Amino acid sequence: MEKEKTDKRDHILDVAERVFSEHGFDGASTRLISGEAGVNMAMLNYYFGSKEGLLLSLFERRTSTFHSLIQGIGNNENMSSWQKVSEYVEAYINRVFSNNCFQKVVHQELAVRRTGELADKITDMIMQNVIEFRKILHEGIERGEFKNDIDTEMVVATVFGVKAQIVNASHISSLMLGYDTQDPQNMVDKLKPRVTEYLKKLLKAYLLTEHDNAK
Amino acid sequence: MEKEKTDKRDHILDVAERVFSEHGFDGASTRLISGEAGVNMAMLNYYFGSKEGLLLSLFERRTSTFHSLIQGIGNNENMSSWQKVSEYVEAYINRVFSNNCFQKVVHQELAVRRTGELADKITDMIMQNVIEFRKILHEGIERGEFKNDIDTEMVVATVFGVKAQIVNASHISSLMLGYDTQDPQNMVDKLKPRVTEYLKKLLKAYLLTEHDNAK
DNA sequence: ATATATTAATCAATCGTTTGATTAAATTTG
DNA sequence: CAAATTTAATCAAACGATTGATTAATATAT
Repeated sequence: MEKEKTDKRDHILDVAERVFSEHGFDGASTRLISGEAGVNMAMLNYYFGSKEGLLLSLFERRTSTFHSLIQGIGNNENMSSWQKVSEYVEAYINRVFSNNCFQKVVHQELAVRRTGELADKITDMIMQNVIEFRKILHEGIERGEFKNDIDTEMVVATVFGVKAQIVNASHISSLMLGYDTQDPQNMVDKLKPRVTEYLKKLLKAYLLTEHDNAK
Repeated sequence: MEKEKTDKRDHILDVAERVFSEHGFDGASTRLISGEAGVNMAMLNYYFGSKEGLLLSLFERRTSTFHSLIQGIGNNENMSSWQKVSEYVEAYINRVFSNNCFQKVVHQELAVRRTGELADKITDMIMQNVIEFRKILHEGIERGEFKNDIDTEMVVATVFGVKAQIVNASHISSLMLGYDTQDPQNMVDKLKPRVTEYLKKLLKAYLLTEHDNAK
């Protein structure tokens, strides 16, 4: 009967992640979270100290196994800059689709004015991603592989923005695309490959020099 | 001394728009809103019935003078499809930058699961925009002006997404771009022209056929 | 038996909303 | 026009409900 060896603490984090993503931090009460998780309300404070502590723990769990993922791509010596961009997009979309509840929470926290430890943590997390991606783009310019008048910051914003529009505003994207973009089956079979392919084509058209592009 | 002829009701809406955009709907208390607006708390319910009614009134004010703006571009007979896209981007970015507080509120409401009249209103508002833009893109494909393998829905998501990433996640964009993207001066002088120019170049590279592109 | 985990009950604070009274403005009446 | 009456606007105070958090007691496990 030991169906799960996952800690109860982890179970709470899973549920909290989903509830936060659906109602937002302020909209999700501790009673709702504990109720959905099937645990006593006091357990939240027992494990995480406070509601904000719960949100903080939620972030720490995800960010712990994240850095090395992207880091490796940029430092690879045997790849062209375009290959790096392509790999980066692939890895980024992969990560987004593998835990989209967490992505929604991040997205919501970015949209409101917050201060404190958590806000700094989120900022750091995003900015490391930004810097790493931008480095690849600058390298591509120096190598002459990319056009030299590209707006690197905007390119970064494009990848993040398209992802946010599709994954985070799921109600709209479902109507736009004609199927439930929240359904896990659709996400893997239809949405994920479509977004990945589109982003690659889009960036290829914008980034590459005419010479490379015509090949 | 008649500095403002704006109704007090309108003043409350202005303040509420800002406070909602900063704290989110659930995070903004009626006490905070009424306090910032310098009016008694009961005035909110007197004018708008409820907190949700306030949010609703806020949306109705903005959507009333919105439809005709975009509508005219798509139906213009004397413009090429690319000109239409270009004009659309210009008009869209213009609108976004002219009332970015409202845009933030919309953005936040899209990110949480809500039901009821307001949710439907927001969905309608966005989808009308989506449909109108998509129509232009399809027309461009039929005319042979655009590539025939472009992903029209993703193109729409790109324009919306880039805007959201820059305007709504202002904390990140400020760090990325190196200046305060909330400062009205910067918005008009730097941010707005930069986003507009970038989106045009990006879409031009992706949409146009090689023939048109090489001109 | 000691430490850890879990519970029901309760806390003060804050939430959105309502109330009843008061003032200002507009309308009706004489 | 002036007095009387109605309507609209505004306020301080309080409402019940819900919030996040804490307690003290109990159960479980080592």
